[in-house]
Amino acid sequence: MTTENAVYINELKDHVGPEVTLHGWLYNSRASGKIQFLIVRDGTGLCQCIVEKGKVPDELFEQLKRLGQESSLSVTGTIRAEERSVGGYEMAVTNAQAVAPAEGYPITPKPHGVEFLMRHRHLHLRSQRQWAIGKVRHTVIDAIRRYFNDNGFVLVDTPIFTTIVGEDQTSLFEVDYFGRPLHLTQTGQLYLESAAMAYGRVYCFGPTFRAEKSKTRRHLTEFWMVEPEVAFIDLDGLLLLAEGLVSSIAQRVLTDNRSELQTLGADIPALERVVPPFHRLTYTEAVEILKGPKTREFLARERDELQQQKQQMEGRIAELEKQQAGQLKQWQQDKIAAELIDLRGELEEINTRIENNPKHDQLAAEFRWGKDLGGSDETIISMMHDKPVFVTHYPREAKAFYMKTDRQNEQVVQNFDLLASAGFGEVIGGSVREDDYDRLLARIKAEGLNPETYDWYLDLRKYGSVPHGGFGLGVERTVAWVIGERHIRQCIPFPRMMDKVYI
RNA sequence: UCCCCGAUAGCUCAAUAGGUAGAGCGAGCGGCUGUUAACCGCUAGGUCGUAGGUUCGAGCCCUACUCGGGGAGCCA
Repeated sequence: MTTENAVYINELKDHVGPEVTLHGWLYNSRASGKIQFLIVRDGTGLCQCIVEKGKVPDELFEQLKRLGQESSLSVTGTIRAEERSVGGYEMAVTNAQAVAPAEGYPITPKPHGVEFLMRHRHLHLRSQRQWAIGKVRHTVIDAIRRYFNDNGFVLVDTPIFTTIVGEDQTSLFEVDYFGRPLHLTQTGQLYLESAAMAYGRVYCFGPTFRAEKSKTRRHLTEFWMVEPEVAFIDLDGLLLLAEGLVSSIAQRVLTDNRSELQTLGADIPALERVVPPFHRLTYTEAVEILKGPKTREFLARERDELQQQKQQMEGRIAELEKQQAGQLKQWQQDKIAAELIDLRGELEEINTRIENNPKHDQLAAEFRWGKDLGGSDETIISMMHDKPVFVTHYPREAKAFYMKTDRQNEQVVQNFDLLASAGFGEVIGGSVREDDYDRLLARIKAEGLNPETYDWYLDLRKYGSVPHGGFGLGVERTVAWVIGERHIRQCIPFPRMMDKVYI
């Protein structure tokens, strides 16, 4: 192998002309008698490499023809612009060397099932879609760090083994820490509050663990969360910070990952709309909407649209089944069969949504003030808006002990959730923190928590307490929303779900 | 915890009324000078998830279990 004249595929436009070498893996190949098309991937992109008989030794030509998918190889040749090729450039090969031939690579360029791909996650990361998601995830994380670093925030790493309960006691992962029971962090927030009193503006970024019995497309037991915490800030200030963060993420992805967004079929115009100001609703207003005529109309319209789609799809399926019965060439039969499988899958999903629609309607209509918003309620609210929506001032009973009671209305706390658009639901939860010693102590006791464990946390209210607050943004949910991926498990390289850990 | 669906070749799926298992992809071989999930021909590849039951006969019907997917609830 030579690293001389080595180039990466994403910089081919700067290397048109002279002989260069690509190091990568064989993504796919097509061969005919005298010409071969090798699609090579090198981690930065795909490049079609043309091997013509007579322009390379016959022996090499034959060897390349037999090279299996995902064989590692180095190819040398000259780059030229070519519209017909992936990425707009291609290589005319003059020499090549197999680094390590691969045989029988399990993931073919054809459809596979979820379980199969999950069990082969270590290989699945190489495929186009997963690769593109990983690139977007990288940008999202970089945009987050950039935003805070550029705005005077100090990174503070909070512990993963913790003694405190930040969210819900029932969702703790307990670990045996040399005989002492500790648990994995659910949030760095309480530690971060103490750091905010040292630095003013801080953030932490790390994995978070929640043992919730939630088997849904929106939940992971291990996920990544960024949490800023700011001294001397009120609820309005937090909303500005959150919309600044989220819109800067959206804009960065738009500039850095346009081709990935296209590969993934993301809704780019929707992403372009993600600019401040976002919509703002109070919890009470949200409940009114859910119980009111707007929601009834919205759900009825959705029901009609779904019924229409269902009819169209059933019509198409019937048509294809009729065609299938006729005299057709084998490849036509196959094409029809493949389309049928697709359509049946989509139809099943539409049927589920039709089935859920009245349930969601009932849940929303019967919603009583005081409950937390359910998944379907969040979906309805976010579907009714064309960009993210803040919902503020939730009932105190439904929320965590550390949230600051609103002094104008003691029934609610000064908190907010940010609901992403298009039904993706909550991506941020945050609040102003209770800064009054007595009130905080009372809430800790009311929740049945042990005040001794929170001694140090209460200290923060003893020694120079200030109004402060922060929020947590879930990385995977943000990525899922940005790219329009329905299942969160695709947005982390090695997902951990409630009932499933593959590799 | 509950509800629904599924399990057939390495992968994705077929199998009409219960009558002895098929296709495509992948693999192997051959053909083709511009292919785009290429195409064409040939070959190999199966204890139909497991256990039991009904039947002359079970991939198909019944029961239990295991595993997977989707949804509900609960929650970020």
